Amino acid sequence: MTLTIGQVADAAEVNVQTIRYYERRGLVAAANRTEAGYRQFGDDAVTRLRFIRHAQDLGFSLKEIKELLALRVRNHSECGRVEAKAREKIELVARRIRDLRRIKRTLERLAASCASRRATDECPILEALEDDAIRI
Amino acid sequence: MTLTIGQVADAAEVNVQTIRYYERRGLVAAANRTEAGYRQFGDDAVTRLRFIRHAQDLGFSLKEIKELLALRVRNHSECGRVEAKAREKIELVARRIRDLRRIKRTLERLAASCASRRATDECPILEALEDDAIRI
DNA sequence: CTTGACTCTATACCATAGTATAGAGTTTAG
DNA sequence: CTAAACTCTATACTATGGTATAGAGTCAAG
Repeated sequence: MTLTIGQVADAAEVNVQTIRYYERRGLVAAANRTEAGYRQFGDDAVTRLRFIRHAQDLGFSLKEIKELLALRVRNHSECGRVEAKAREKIELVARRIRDLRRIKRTLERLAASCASRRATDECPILEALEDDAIRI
Repeated sequence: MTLTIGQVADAAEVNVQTIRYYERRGLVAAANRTEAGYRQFGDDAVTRLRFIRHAQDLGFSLKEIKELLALRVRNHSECGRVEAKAREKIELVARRIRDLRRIKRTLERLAASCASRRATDECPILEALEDDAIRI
């Protein structure tokens, strides 16, 4: 029960070119070929594509996903190292959340400064952005 | 009191090529030239580069920064529209924070599932990522 | 048995925000 | 006056994650 690249693409809801691209990047195993050179996939290819999408949704890059997959192949899943990568990503996400919160506060402060401006003043947001004292 | 591109780059701590790139993209006014074709900048160029950096730090793309700058030029700062753009960005940042929090929770759940795994089990993180039921 | 749909490779292209390089000309310090 | 440092334009290249296209070959349905 083999699938063509188009059938896999439909099942996983990705582009045909994207599958070839993933194959080139080593995220999807190079499929067997028919005599005419057509790729022949199994169901596992669809599972793999789903894995990639879910990992992307969690903030992993294709490079990182490749590393995660390598941990599975080597030694029947080195779970501890997978967990470590997950925890690294958690730290990164936490940092990014903190950064965005600071950014949000600064933007709110700037937006509020517009309200207290007199009609003849320059735009306080634009003024503030020019100044190194802005400290985001 | 004119500055060469190199002096502006040093003062604003950006690359010389970056200034030329911004000029091409219309973020920095095309400078006057000497007879030999060298750009001549004023202090305002340094201020402008600082503006760009601060706005980038707040999450504005170069395209958006160009729009902000256009609001200044036209009609001596259309402050209301600047404020509107700031509030749009605040909304975007807030959404992004919510997304990242969901991602963080999912990652934490996955990492925790490693702790409760028995030695013979497959890595629960890798298993979960294959499953559409993951719901990030 | 032809036509349309599909697949193949290779290459180019999109956005984003730059950086690097080549090859030529200019300016400045010793 | 020469050599180093700087500037000029134009083009290519980086990373990221794909998408689009050209030109050729293959497969399936009517």
